[in-house]
Amino acid sequence: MKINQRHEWSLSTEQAIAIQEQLSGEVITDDELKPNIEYVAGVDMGFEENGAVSRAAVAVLSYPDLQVVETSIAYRPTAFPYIPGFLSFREVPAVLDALEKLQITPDIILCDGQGIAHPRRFGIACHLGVIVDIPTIGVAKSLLVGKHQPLADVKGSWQPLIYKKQTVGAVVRTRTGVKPVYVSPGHRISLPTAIDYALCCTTKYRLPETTRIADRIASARGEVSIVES
DNA sequence: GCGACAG
DNA sequence: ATCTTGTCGC
Repeated sequence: MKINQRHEWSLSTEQAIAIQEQLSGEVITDDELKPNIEYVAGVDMGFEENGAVSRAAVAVLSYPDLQVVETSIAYRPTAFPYIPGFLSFREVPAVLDALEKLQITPDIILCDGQGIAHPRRFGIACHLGVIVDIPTIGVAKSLLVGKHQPLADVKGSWQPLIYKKQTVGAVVRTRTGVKPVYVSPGHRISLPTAIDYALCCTTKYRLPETTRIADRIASARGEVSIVES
């Protein structure tokens, strides 16, 4: 797919904040999805050479049957450190490289990290979504900001995630008895719909299949194929 | 000033 | 994220 860059990536944190504040004004948290969703994608990031090289893997699955239809991997020098609140500046460049290689344009992208559940309402899912102009959902494994009420242990239960008196996402139990995930709108999607897709893309494990498949193909890079068991 | 802090 | 085996528990 074709990607239109919106800004430079070699930035100071001050410049990064300015970009977050500017682009956050473009985030849409209403449903602006295609009438019928055919493809959902997941991204996985990894680092090599002691963090000097970033690796992004994308998996595109059919929806709702969740079968892998395309994958891609991209590598590039890591140009930004990991700083809570600025994850997108470290990971998005390589993700864009991987997305650019795709033949299929995903209808929704599930990201590893927060959407609007962010100090400036502009987590990695928002940043990626605004740049590629595709609906995105943030599905994080841990909390960045916000508080919530106790969550029931049953799969499918959720509680709103509140930050500064506002609902910025939800804590969602994707598997009974397992640690919950944090779901928030990235771009062009509402919270209820984001929760819905996050759950529909999650079958047997805590994380969405999209993310898990991307992780699987990334780890299998350059290795001799092994018979599954 | 003192903690908290996605991956 | 990454370094890493076996082990505790449902």
